[in-house]
Amino acid sequence: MARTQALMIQIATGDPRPISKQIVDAVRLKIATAELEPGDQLPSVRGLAQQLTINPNTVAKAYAELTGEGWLEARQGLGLYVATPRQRLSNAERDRRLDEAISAFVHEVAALDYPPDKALARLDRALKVLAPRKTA
Amino acid sequence: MARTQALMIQIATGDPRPISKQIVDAVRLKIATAELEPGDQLPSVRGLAQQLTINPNTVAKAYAELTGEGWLEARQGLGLYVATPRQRLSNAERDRRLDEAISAFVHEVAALDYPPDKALARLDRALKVLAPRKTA
DNA sequence: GTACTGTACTACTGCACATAGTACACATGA
DNA sequence: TCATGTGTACTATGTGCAGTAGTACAGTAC
Repeated sequence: MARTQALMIQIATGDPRPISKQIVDAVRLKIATAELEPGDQLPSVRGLAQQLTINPNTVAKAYAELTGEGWLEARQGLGLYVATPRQRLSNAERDRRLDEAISAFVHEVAALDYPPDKALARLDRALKVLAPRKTA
Repeated sequence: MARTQALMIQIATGDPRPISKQIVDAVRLKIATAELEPGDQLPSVRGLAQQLTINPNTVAKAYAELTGEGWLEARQGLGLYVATPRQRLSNAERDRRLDEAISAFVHEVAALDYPPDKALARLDRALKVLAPRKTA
């Protein structure tokens, strides 16, 4: 269902992540959860910047990263649209980055001295929001 | 088994994490995996700095964080030792930080478009290195 | 005393991030 | 044609953090 999205994004000042990364994560998650679908149009660079009261350059940077990764595609003079799914990274690169994410999570669980089985159970539930995507 | 540890730590220049955080993570993980046990002595600030060819201040900063979190205890003029396990954070704080870690992991899995069930399986195996600790 | 330990400062450099402002090419519609 | 809105590119500036460098002080052991 191609349509223009209001794209409700929350920017948290307390969030340790850079603003641009917060936007990137939010958009990617909305695509992964099928809240945004291929063909949907995103808010303009200047529009989203005004909505979030941040600098347009920051939004442009986030959009550029998403475009480079293949999540969005730009149509000059028109706007940005959610791209059709495709394989963006090699399997080796995906495995390597997942290893990093796993390592970071294990470190955090160790730091918190959190029971591993309980942490795993909570993560299991959290992963359920991700909708299966068919990759072209 | 209280003993002095050589503490083989690898500092990766390509690692996006700050050096001090790499040290903190490494020491915490060694304690979590029981490679370091309560009473074990750690290398001196200057000694480890020389071994890793980094600034002593960076090591001191890492040690200070570990001491503040309760993983180590300092004995003035003597050195730093692995502390006996104790509850360091409130349950609410632990839950909050685990939520953050879970959120970060879910974001990464979504970014990689990685099959959630496979990611969970790999994480399950990775968590097995953590030894159960009795918290005082 | 000497030689270790941890700890506490200040100063400086480099880098990432966000902001600010400007400019250009393209598409649309009046 | 012209105005408007779109993405994109570029330079400049300020801020905060990480890391380095150097110095100093207090406690412990021999």
